Amino acid sequence: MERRRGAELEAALLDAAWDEVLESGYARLTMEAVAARAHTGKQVLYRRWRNRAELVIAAMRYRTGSIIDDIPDTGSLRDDVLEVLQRMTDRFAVIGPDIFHGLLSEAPDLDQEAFTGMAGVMATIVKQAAERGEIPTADVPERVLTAPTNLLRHEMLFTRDPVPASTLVSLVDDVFLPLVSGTPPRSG
Amino acid sequence: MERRRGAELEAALLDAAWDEVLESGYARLTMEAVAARAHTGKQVLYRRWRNRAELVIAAMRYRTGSIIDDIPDTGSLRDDVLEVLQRMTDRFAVIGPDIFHGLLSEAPDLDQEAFTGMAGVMATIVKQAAERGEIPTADVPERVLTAPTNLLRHEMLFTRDPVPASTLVSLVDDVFLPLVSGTPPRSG
DNA sequence: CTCCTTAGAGACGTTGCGTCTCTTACGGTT
DNA sequence: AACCGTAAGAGACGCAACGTCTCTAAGGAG
Repeated sequence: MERRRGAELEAALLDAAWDEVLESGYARLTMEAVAARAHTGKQVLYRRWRNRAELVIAAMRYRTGSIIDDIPDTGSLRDDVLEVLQRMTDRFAVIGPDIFHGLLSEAPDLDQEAFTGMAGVMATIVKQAAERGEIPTADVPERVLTAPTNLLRHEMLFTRDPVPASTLVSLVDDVFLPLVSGTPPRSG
Repeated sequence: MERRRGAELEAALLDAAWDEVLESGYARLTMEAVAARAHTGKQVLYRRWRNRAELVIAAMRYRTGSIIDDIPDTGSLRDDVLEVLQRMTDRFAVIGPDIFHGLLSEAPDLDQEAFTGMAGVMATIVKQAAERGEIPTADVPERVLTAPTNLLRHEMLFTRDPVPASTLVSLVDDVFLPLVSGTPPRSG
């Protein structure tokens, strides 16, 4: 019997975990099934990850990579933001709502990283736009900066259906652009 | 042995369920524990609710009531919105993050109601403000209308700590008011 | 007073967790 | 080339909680 080791084995485990997630969903995923699919024992899993949540998070990272790596620079603020939102949507389409929910309930600090990371991406995009003279200033409140991505994340969590492109457009045109372009009147 | 019936028994069951939720959290709540605390058998629970999620939702409704019943009317748009957000925050403080997460993962359509309900509340508040002449028009995009409550809900879901008052103020002053007061410049 | 619903109690089979144990393949060391 | 330690592959195990089922008897309806 060929016995797998190191990176090869690890990859097989993560592949098995992810396939299992896609097939059964997060809620119905069992460690037994993952082990069986990977043709190995449960101990091999528990030697690497302490529980279901950690395993699935690792599998997700392994399969889908990170969004915050490269920042769009199309020359248009509107298109840049739409691009970011589109990438989030695509990623979510792969992951699916129940996995999202399930992970959040068991591993609350997970998305903290991708969460705060998005603020940085948006800040860069806005800075680029300000340098092009597209908007008056890059000095935008954090709350405004994160509004589109946060609202999209909220949308993905609460509606079961895939988020349509029109929602992304609405987020940008009805909420984000009015807040950063021109000088939105302040109340206080 | 006194045997409880009808509303009295139901109330005892829901009380027991909620106390158990507060004590153990949603994830660690067991039907056995609820039954034991209510001094009854599991069958009495399963006769009324099909599973844990349904039971806890019922208990939550029973204990916390609804937010969308009465709509604030302080005479100031800013105060009205802050009041709504404050009520959401208070409610969440009672419920707690893990219950929120747990319920969402098992009963995804739950909050749909409170969710769409908030849009109506905000619409009324904005209409009141427009009639007072506080803002130019009550014709505000749905997306803008729901932005504050959705962003707050997002905040409650992703940060474990209680939401501070400053966040509510920021949501209103940095995002909502700029969008509804004056004529925010449109891009399309 | 009788009857019918259902409360209260707990046994039961099942599932999946996480731990433990055992054998044995493999890669590094001497 | 022989040896040895680590970890793979496999599965048994005890435990917890699920949801179902069964039984007895309380107490309201007639």
